[in-house]
Amino acid sequence: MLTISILVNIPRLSAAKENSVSDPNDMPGHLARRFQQIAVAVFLAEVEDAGFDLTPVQYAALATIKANPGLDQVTLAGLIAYDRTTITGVIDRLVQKGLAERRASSRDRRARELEITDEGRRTLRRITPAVESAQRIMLRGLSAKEGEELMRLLRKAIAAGNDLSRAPLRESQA
Amino acid sequence: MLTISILVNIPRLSAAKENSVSDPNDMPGHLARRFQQIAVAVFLAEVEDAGFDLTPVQYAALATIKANPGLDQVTLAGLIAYDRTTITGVIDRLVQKGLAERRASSRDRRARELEITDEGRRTLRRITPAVESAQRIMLRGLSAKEGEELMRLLRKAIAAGNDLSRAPLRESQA
DNA sequence: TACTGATAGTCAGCATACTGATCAATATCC
DNA sequence: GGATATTGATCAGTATGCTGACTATCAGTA
Repeated sequence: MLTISILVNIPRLSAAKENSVSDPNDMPGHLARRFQQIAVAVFLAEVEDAGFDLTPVQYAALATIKANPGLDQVTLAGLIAYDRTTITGVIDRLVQKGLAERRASSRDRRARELEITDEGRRTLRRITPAVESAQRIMLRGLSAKEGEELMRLLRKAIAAGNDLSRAPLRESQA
Repeated sequence: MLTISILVNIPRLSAAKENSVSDPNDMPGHLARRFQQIAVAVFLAEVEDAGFDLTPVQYAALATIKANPGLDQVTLAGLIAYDRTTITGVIDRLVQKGLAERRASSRDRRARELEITDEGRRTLRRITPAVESAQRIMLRGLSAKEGEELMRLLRKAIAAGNDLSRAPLRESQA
């Protein structure tokens, strides 16, 4: 008896799906955010399980510094498509953790040359399995072929939209 | 003549691509971040061009409040897969802009019931073309079929990884 | 009814990310 | 050579997002 009135008062929370012309939850933008949210969580969990404390950006920056010793911050930002103002803080933390060094450039006194330290190299080497495991986990709902196709489509969409964000990818000029 | 020595001194910035076993720039996690970065930039640009000041989260929250009047913050967070601590700030700003209201719940004194205001409703209605335009733009590099396939794969990967982030999607219980 | 556990919301703290500004140094142009 | 523009780095300010903790409240139970 009481049960009836209670049931009647429950708001119909699924109304969005039926009423809205376009469900915000099914828009490309929302799917992009959600997938990235999961990707970051998986990355951090795998890396922490391996005994390290490194964020996705920090990993990308460190790997890029190792591959391009002595590069400056703007170039680094372009190579991994981050805003240069974000990179400032990321490098701060890599330096503070002893994984990278920031030196004044002799050629351009405005610029800082970035180097990876021995500990940074060691960290990078030992963290790789966790990073690769994370990539597998975030695609675990897809077959190998579907995973490849997802990556192909993302690459294509990203290439077409590269200049739409403040921090586009800048290919190296070598 | 001078040209020769200059060319020789240019660092080989593309070394990453050839040396690394796995290019960080081509990992699923990086592609996810990059696509989302573009999606957010496009959303904000389109919305601003239309004369509004609303972020993607704010839009999603407002649309969900409109579709589910009187819902509480935890339920809202679950419906759009955001952490409840993030939602606190988002609602703060929606309230401050006069687009939503936060009322004490009569049934549960811990909870806040959320309502959209008339101005919120008006904003939502007038902003819709910009939001939809943004979704098209972020997929502009893909054919219609490819866009559909990308969304299908994202949905599938997200469904499989739903519980891997702190803020999983919680379907309504209606 | 008192105890225990769970839940709604908030907060402090941290790390992305962005906009827009500033400063120092370099490039460019007349 | 000197004015002008550009560039590398940083900073202030704002908004996501997260972790972990805390308070107030509610729910279930002994």
